[in-house]
Amino acid sequence: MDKRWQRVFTLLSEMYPDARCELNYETPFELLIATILSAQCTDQRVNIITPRLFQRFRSPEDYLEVSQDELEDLIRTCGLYRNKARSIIGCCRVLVRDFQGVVPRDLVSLESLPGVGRKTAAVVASNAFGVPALAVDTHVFRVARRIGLARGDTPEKVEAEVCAIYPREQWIELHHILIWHGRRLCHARKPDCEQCPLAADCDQAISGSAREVSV
DNA sequence: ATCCCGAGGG
DNA sequence: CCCTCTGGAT
Repeated sequence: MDKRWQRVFTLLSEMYPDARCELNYETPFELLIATILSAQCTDQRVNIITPRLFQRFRSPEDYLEVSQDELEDLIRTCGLYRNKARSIIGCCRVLVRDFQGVVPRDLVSLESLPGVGRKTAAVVASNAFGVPALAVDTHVFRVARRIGLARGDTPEKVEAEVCAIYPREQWIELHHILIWHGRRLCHARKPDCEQCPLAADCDQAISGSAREVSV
C-alpha cells in the first residue's frame, strides 16, 4: 500500500484510538434492529430507546406480534418511524420465513432483507460477524473524497477505490475511523481543519476558520 | 431554516 | 436519477 495511505490510516487510528460502532447491542439481531433505527438519527438517540425495545422484543418472532402502529410509537423519537417500523417488521418476517429466525452473516443475504440496504448490511456484517466490509455512508463518502482517498462521485465507486487501496483486515477499522473523523472534525458544513492532522494533505483544507467546503 | 451514519419507490 | 419520509440537533 502507498506510504501516504498507510500514514493516513495511522494518523486517524492514533487520533481515534477507540473508534467503534457506537450502537449498543448484545446480539447480531439487536445490532440489525439498532442499525435500521439509526438512519438519519444519532446512535445516542437509538441507544436511549433500545434497552426497553430489546427487553420486550427478543427475537424476530416477537416483532411479528406487534402492530405497526404500536411499533411506530415505540421508535418515534428516532425519526422516519413509519419506514423503520415497516422495515423492521418486514425484515423479521423474512428472517423467520427464510432464515430460521437467524440473522445471516453474508452481505448478499443481509441485503435481501426488506429495509436493509448496502450500509446496514455492511454495518451488521462487519460489526456482528467480523466480515470485512466498508459501508460507504455519507460520512465515509465525504471524508474519503475530501482527503483525496477517492475520486469517484458515487458511494459505489468510492467503496471500490478504498477497498482497492486498503487490505481487507483494515476495512472495518478504517470504516470506523473515517466515520468518527466525519463526526468530530470533518463535518459536512464546517470542518474543523485547524485540528485536523490530515489538513496538510487535504485538497480542500480550509486555512481560515468558518468557510464552507464542498463535497 | 437546514441538514442528517438510508432505503424504497416512481 | 430524483423524490419522500421524520425527529432532533444546530
